[in-house]
Amino acid sequence: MPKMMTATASSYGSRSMPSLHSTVVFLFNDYSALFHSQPSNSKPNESRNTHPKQFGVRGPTTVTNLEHAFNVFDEMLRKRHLPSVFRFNQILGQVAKLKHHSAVISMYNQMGVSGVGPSDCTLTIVINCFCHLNQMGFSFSVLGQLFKSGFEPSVYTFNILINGSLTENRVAEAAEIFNKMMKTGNCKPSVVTFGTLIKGFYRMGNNGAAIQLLRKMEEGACNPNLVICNTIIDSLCKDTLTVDALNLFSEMMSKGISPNVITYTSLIHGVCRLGKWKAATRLLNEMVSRNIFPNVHTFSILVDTLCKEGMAEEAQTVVERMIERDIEPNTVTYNSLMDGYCLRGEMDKAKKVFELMLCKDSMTDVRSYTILINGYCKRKMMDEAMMIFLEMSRRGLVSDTVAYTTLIDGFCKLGRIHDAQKLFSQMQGCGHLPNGVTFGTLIKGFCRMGNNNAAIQLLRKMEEGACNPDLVIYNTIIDSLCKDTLIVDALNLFSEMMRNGISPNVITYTSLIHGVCRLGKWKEWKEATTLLNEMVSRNIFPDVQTFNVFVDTLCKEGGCWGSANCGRNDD
DNA sequence: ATAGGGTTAG
Repeated sequence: MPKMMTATASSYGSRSMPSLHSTVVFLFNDYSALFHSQPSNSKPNESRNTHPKQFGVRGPTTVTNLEHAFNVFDEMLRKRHLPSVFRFNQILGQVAKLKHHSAVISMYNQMGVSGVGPSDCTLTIVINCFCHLNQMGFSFSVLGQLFKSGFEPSVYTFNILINGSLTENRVAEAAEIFNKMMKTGNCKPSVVTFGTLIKGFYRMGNNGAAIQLLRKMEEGACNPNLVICNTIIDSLCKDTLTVDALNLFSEMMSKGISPNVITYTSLIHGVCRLGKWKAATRLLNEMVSRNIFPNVHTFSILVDTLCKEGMAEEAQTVVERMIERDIEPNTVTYNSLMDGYCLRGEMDKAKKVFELMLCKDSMTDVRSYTILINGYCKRKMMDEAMMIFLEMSRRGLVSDTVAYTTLIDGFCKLGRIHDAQKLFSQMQGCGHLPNGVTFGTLIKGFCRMGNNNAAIQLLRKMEEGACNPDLVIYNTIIDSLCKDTLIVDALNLFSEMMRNGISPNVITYTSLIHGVCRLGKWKEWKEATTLLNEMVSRNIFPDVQTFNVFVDTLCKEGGCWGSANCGRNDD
């Protein structure tokens, strides 16, 4: 291991959850002066409006929401002398920033009808919106229009297209654009281009390509900056390659790139995911000693970590300290806290947090409702869960696939498969496509009822749609078939799964081993050990549950270990 | 161009 510039990598290994909590609290006590010295949020729009205005040219209209934007837009179209395209671009750009991408498209279409010719900037905004709507086909046809109108795409345009292509796994197209940029002289890839490619590679799970690109940058193609490093560090952390992330962190500092709050927040999240509380504590202390202050993102991660460890009460004290120090907890922070109470089954406390959020204006979102619904479902309180579900639409929030799936799971676990099916069709009626998890949940519901045929029917229905069954789905059905001692069917599905390019994991093999062991004959016992050898040869290693199956079987069979009976008797 | 929260399997 290369020598570390910081203490972080050496402290990587110890666990002490309560100490993480006390450090967080300690930070508030000892560094309160530092927290107060943080600059308050500047308001660029206000300052812009105070600038002297040129005669006859109004400053850009700032739109606050979609309704406002449409009002301004319609008013512009009604004018006898249509405003210039630049004023339209300002509105479209802001609506795009508010993430109302389809609204931008419809505005663009209206501009066409009213005879407002688009500029290159208009077309780039539209391309970006189609990318966000996962409609790259349209993005590319707008690009064609841009060429036809005699415009040149800018680095922005190319970066947007690369990002969109990678999001849709259209790697070849992204590579083509990148190569075109490398060749043509006037539009060289920028550091943003590299950042986009690196992020795309990580999202596709291609860490090697991302690191390669970083090295290429270092060779002189383009200097990596803090954002590039943050992107890679965060991706490594999400991949639980936290040691690599910490090494890159040291490397980056030795090259004179100073970390910021995003760097530390990613690293803290990374070590927290692995339960390395002591490393998290060190990082927190280290960042503050460098005058880098934890913000609402950082604290939200700490709140979430405490909650996931069952320390919701302690998380609540962190939230209280945040408020005291003017770091306003937001929807994400409260959602984490609420989930923490739900996890402990303390629904009254969870509901209290929820009501607190309702008091503060528009603080709840679909996730808040889903968390509470999930809490009630896990406690088998379906009436309460349904009440929250209905209240969500009363408040004008549209429940999404996850919310529906959560309720479906609740009903399935209580054996109320008809209620689950009703929701399953209802969600589709509302235009929410079931995803893999939804199918998996309902499939598990049928399996639980012993209805393997219905489960397999749903599997086929998934395949007909664009929704490919994943490992979880196959594992669910394989396990269910094994429980019904339908080993041949289970093994057939197992081969089918591998033909579809999905590799088994320890759960798949444990289900199959359990299945053959249940038959309880010597021949099957041999088959079980064959499966065990097979999984190990694939580098899949048995865990506690796998061994439990073997131990259980040996104990029931007696004899296999001679006179020893593992201290357990069935009779 | 970079960081935080909700649903499925032995």
